[in-house]
Parts: sequence; structure tokens; C-alpha cells
Amino acid sequence: MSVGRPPATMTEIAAALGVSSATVSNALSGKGRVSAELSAKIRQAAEELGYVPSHAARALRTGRTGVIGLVLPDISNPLFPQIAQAIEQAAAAAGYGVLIADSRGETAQQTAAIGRLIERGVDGMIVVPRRGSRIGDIGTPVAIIDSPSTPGNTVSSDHWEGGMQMGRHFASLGHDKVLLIAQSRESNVQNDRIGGLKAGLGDDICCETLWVEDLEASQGAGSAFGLADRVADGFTGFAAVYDLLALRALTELQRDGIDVPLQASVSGFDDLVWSSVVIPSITTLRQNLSTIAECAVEALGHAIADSETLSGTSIAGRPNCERVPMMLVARHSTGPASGSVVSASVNARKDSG
Amino acid sequence: MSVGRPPATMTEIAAALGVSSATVSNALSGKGRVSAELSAKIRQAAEELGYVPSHAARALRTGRTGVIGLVLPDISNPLFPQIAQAIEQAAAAAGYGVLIADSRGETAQQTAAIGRLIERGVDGMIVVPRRGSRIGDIGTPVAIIDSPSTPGNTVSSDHWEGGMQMGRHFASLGHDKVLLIAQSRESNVQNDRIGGLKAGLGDDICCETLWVEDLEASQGAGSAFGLADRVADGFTGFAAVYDLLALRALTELQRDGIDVPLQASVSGFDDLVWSSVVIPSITTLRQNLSTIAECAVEALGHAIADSETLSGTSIAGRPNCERVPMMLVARHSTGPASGSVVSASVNARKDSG
DNA sequence: CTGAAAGCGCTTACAG
DNA sequence: CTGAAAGCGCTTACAG
Repeated sequence: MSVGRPPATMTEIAAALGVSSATVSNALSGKGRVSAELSAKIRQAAEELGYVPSHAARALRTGRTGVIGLVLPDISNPLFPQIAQAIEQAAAAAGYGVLIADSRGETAQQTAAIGRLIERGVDGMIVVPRRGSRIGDIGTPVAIIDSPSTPGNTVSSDHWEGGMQMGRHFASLGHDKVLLIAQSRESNVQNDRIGGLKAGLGDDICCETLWVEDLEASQGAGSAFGLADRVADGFTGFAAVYDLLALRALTELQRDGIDVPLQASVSGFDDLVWSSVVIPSITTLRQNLSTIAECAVEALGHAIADSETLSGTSIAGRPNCERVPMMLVARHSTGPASGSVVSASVNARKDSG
Repeated sequence: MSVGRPPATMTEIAAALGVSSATVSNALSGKGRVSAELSAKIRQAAEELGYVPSHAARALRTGRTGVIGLVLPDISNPLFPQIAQAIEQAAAAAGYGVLIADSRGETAQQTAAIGRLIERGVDGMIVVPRRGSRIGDIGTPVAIIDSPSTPGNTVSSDHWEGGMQMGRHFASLGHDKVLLIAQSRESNVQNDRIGGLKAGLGDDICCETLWVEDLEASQGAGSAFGLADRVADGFTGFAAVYDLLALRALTELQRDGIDVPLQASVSGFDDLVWSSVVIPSITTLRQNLSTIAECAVEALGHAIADSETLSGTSIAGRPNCERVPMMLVARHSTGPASGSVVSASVNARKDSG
């Protein structure tokens, strides 16, 4: 593509070759029946003249923009950028552009964001809903990334199974008392993870769940979790429901003079940057975001196709995407007995799942 | 907007009212001279019929899509989501949609990302360049967010001045030996921050810079920074050039039994989530991202307007945007002498700046 | 102040 | 296999 010259149009190619623009269109799209020779000549001319398709014209004519929207809740959850990146990749591969919309704050913002995208003419959208919000029929194809236990969910990681992996990991390391740390009882994702963790730990391990939400409500935000007391009570495992909580737990333990990993193990979920940056680095569970993104884009593509055939909206739904497996990333894997069980692999308890 | 009925067009409004579509267009855009009464009637009809403008048609006709591109480098830098959010806000307020493109990996990806956006017909784009890359004339209006010392920079925080604030903060707390922790010598942003830190600390305070890059080259990634030794050497201040490094420093110190903030102070830059989540929370410098975003969008808007008048590209450039101030967020502000100087405010040394 | 007309660049039946 | 024609919905000179 030479800089400076404006991009050529189909009409110009047609004029240069003495053919009709319909033929140019057919040759370039490969749809109409155009002879191989002419087709080749046209393709070459397009190349030489620096043809760039006009998305606007195509959109006006076909009613499809080739753009999908991505609605993300408050950015304060540091996982979302990675989702955005994965979606952008998958969308680009499928020929879609991605228009972003942020729905931080109230649920009303989410509705507004969706409205803006519709006005811009997106062919469909992928939404990661705000906690506790339901995305109804919005008159446009939608794919939803939330949790398998959410009604209307299109694609998500298998948070429950992930929790189970982590629970088994703790079990295999020989922990007897494990504290589960979560933040919101309203979060489907967190509830799934907690459920899985309990199942993975099994009946022989004592576990208790600390809901930070309650803690902050009663003592004000920013209060410590009181983990040192738990260690005194015999807890050696601390399994947080996402990495930020794990980070909080780790630093609080360290601050209070508890040696991690010698006296306690800490784990999180999502494998965000700092899980591996912190010393000691923490064990976590990585989501397969590229698969999730691909599933979402594919499902949305189908929904878009369907919405043309059928009349109205269609919620995307495909098999094999509702429970994308997560991957355990074991980092400081020391058990309670000063590191003697370090390399034990995942224990195959059969009492659950 | 009633669901189910397809959005009305200008032509339909015109038909319903028995006027021409040109008049409808003029009334709705407020450009042409249309009588107040007719104008009101048209606006009302538009409302009732559920008029939604066709961006595609407008784009085809005017040659402008009302969409700008946002090119971001590797997401692994957790500041970028916040930038993205701020840009989306500012762009929406200015009537633009935001198409994202990710340029992780090689510089070639950045070029490819820019190309994709141009093909999609964006009116212009905002790019946060990859370290060490230069954005030349790309035939489309561009605004660049980097650092004041980068040639071609459009808008950025005043990283140098921010560094100076932080340096003075350490000075005011009475530290004698401060270790500066940075990662890449190629980063303009990091160099600016280091320069400012040194100036803010002044000549009386001993400071040294640890380049982690060198460390990893010689000892492999993931190696400890050896900060405990520094404490033994009398260092009490640890000023990292971004929060992730600060986090690493904090946990390493704590792991090695150093009490923060009693024996050492740790600070970062950017005020990312975890700076306030960690215990103890760390002092940092917050960028004014909404101002930066607004400046970038405004500058880009001017560049887009110019590019229609003049012939070719124009690089955005506006006053007052090249050095947006940063804000100190003091958290654990203890000096080296076991907390006696906790609440000292910023020291007004005059030996620099 | 209002309208008729052209045209942005493409695609899609429909003829030939 | 190829072309002429219409039209997607808007905006913009230009007449009236």
C-alpha cells in the first residue's frame, strides 16, 4: 500500500480494466461466477492500484458492519484487559473489529453502554455482565461470558472444576486446615470456585470460608483479615478466590511474621501478573482465555448469521464452551510440614465430582 | 426506543411529514436553516418513530466514520486497561466510538494493528507506542501518549516532576540512603522518573539505581533483587519506577524478615489496584488519566479537523497536555527512625527544579 | 426557508 | 460468464 495516493475503489478498478464494477465485486469476493483469467487480472489490478474496501459502503449495502461490541464491567478487575486482548485477537481472526464500551459503576451504565454500541451499528456483542445483572433480549445478537451457573451464559471457564483442582492440590500437600477467602456472596464465579474448592479438599480436611465483604462491612474497608490468628489456630492453607485476595493474604501473613511457604501456603485464581512477581510467587489457576474468546466470537458469529435468517434476536449457544478447563500453575507448593511434600502431584481422591 | 420495530430512517420521517429528506437532515443536524416550527415537528416525529441515524450511510457520504482507533502495547502492563477506560469515556463524550487494537509482541504487530484500524476507516487514532518504537507518518491523524521526552509525543504525565515529588517525599521523611529500582534503560518514562527522583532527593541523600534488566540478564529472570543486603548496607528507602516493581520489592523485603514500614519504605508509580490492597499499602504516584485521555481525544479531534482542510496527515499537538501533573498518594509514610516522622508533609527543598 | 438531485462505494438480483 | 441498474441512508451544493 503506497502512502499518499488515496485508496482505489472498485469503480476505478473496473474503469482501468474496462469491465463492470459488478464483476470486480464478484471477482474480489469470490462469490459470483467469474472466469479464472478475469478474476486473476482483477485481483492483480486491485493489488497494483492499492484497493482498500470501503467498510462504510459495504455496511450500508449489506446492513452489516463487521464490527462487534465488547462490554466490560469495571476495569478494577485486572483480568478484564486480558479478556479484551483475547477477544480482539479472536475477532480480528474472524474478520471483525472490536468496539469497546465500559460499564463501570451502576448497572445503568451497562445498559447505556449496550445502547451506544447498538447505535453504532455493531452486528452483535460480547458482554461480561456486571455481577448480579441479567442481560435480556436487547434486539441484537449477544454472547455472554460469565459462569456456567449463570442462566443465559454462553461461554466461561469451569470455575467449579478449577476450584476442585486447587482443593485437591492442597489436599495432596497434606494440609489439614484450609481457609477459603472470598469477597462477594453474590458472585456466581466466586460461589462456583468455593464449591469446587470444598469438593476438592474432601471431607477429611477442615475448611472454613472467610467472606471479606462481611469483614469490611463490620470493620470498614482496608481492615486486616486477621490471618495470623488463623495460623495460630492451625490453619496452614489459604485459598483465595482470586489473585488480588491472595496477594492481600500473602502480604498480611508476611507482615505478621508468618513464613510463606514454610508455615502457610497461599493460592489464588486467574494467574495475573503479580502472582508470579511476588516473592514467594503464588500458586494459581489460569483461565484459558484464548479458547474462551474464540468460543465467544464463534458463538456470536453463529448468532449473527441466525439473526438474518430468523426474524429477531438470538442468544448465542454452542456446545463445548460452557466449561472451558482451567490450568493449575503450581508455584510455592510447600505443605505444612516444612516442605517435605513439595513435589507431590495432584491427589486423585474420588470422593467428589 | 421501542423494541421490535426496526429503526426509522430520515426518508420515512420525511414521508410521514410530507417534507423532503434534505429538510429532515438539516433539521436534525441543526445545520441548514429550517424554521423553528418545522424543525420542532421533525424532531418530534423522529422521536416518535424511533429514528436511529445510520452511521454507515453518514460515513459513506461524509468520509468520516466517527470512530477512532486505540493502539495499546502488551497488556501485561496493568496500567493500560485504565488508559483504555479513560479514553473510551473521553471519546464517548466527544461522540467517537473506540476500536481497539493490540500490539503485543513485536513492533511489527504494532504496524499491523495500525494497518487494520486504517482499513476499518477510523478517522484517527491514539497510540501508546511500544518502547523504543517511533510512529511515523501513517497517513492518518494520530495522537501519541508516551513521555514528554519522546519526540512526537502529544500528551503524557509529567513523569520527571512526579519523580521529583516522590524524591522530596523520601527526603522529607528523613531517609539517608535510597535505592531506585527500575527495569529498562530504554524506557523514556522510566528514565524521566529516575531523573526526577534523583533531583527530588537532592545532593545530600545517597542514592543508587538498580536496573533489574541487568540483574535478570546476569542471573536469569525471577531472581531476587537482594534487597536485604541493601538494608544491611543502610538503605531505608526503596523507590520503584512502577508499582509492579514496588510489589516485588515489598514482598522480597517482607519475606526476608525486614519490617515495612519500620525498617524500610517502599514506593511505586501509577497507583494500580494492588498498591492499596497489599499490607502495608504502598505510597505511589497517581497519573491523571482522565485528563490525559481528554487531552488526547481533543488533540486528535483537532488533527482530524485539520486533515480535512489541509491535504495530508497532521500530528496532533496542543498546549498544556505534554506535562500533566501526577499526584502523590502517601500511604505507609514512615521514615527510617521507627515512625517518628510519619506525618511530615512534602519537604520544600529548593535545590532542584 | 424548503426541495430536487446527485452521489458516497458497494452488492445483489436480474438479464443477456 | 459478464453487465446494466437499482438502492442501502445520508449530506451537500444548488435552485427556487
